Amino acid sequence: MKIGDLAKLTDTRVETIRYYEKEGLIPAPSRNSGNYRVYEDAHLKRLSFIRRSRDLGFTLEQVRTLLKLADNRDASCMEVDTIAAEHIVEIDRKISDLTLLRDQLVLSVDRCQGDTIADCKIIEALAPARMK
Amino acid sequence: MKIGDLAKLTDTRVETIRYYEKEGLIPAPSRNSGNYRVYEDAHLKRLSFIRRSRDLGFTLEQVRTLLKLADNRDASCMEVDTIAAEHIVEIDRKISDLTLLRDQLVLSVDRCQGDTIADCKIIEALAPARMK
DNA sequence: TATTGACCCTATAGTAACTTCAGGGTGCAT
DNA sequence: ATGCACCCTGAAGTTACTATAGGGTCAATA
Ligand SMILES: [Zn+2]
Ligand SMILES: [Zn+2]
Ligand SMILES: [Zn+2]
Ligand SMILES: [Zn+2]
Repeated sequence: MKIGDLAKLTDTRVETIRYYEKEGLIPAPSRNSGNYRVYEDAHLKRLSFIRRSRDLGFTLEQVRTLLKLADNRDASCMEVDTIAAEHIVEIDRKISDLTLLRDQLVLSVDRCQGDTIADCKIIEALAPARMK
Repeated sequence: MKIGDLAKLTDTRVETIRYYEKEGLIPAPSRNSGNYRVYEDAHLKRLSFIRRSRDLGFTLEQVRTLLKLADNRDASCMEVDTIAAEHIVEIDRKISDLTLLRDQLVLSVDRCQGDTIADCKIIEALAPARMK
């Protein structure tokens, strides 16, 4: 498998794969005669794991930890469970933050009549309300 | 007003204010004899606008645009309204993305019995499901 | 008066997770 | 032999700041 094939299979950009290699997240694959990277199935599995974790919002640092833990088949999964649980809390906070500011924006958009800047409720919502 | 005062009033770090100045978002203020920045009320207003916009999730580029538009008191606010409306759509998408992955995480955390890595449902949820 | 401490200055580098760019090879088909 | 898709490396750019190094200013205090 060449890097472009792996990229397609995992929906990842070629540059990102090289970046993961440089970061030590994926082992350096062997090379063919033309110095092209040649990947095996294990690389595909590992990259898939990384991408799925990233899609779920884990940081690369967390992915690094998860990969290490995942390699230890007989160990307890307690630490994994903790990381996931904490991450859910984090996501919940993000969602409620976003919901709050969404509501504030909707409020001002609804109040605007499409008049001039001087009367725009959106601009008003951005102006000096915050000085504490 | 010195930079520290402005920082406190707007809940902004001093370094951030200098950064905004370098980025051209805030006009360079005059200096006192000791080369300290001296701010006027107009600076406070402008910085408040910027911070409020950032709090609402607009990018600095959008803030730049909003500032320009806001200066034109007699112009129509149509463009402002459009930017805000688009931003709401963006936030909505972010919220639903986060909700989706939150649900996926909760599902796998719920299914995990705290056993070994080999049987962990969370690890399972991260493994090769994605290869398309 | 000398010194302390809080505050200010500039310039540069670091952060996360990539993406882009410059400048070049490889491999296959026409 | 030449075009084209694909590959290579190394360095710099991206966003919105934050941190660090190395140094001035100023008002109060010992
Ligand atoms: Zn997290
Ligand atoms: Zn309006
Ligand atoms: Zn937006
Ligand atoms: Zn588990």
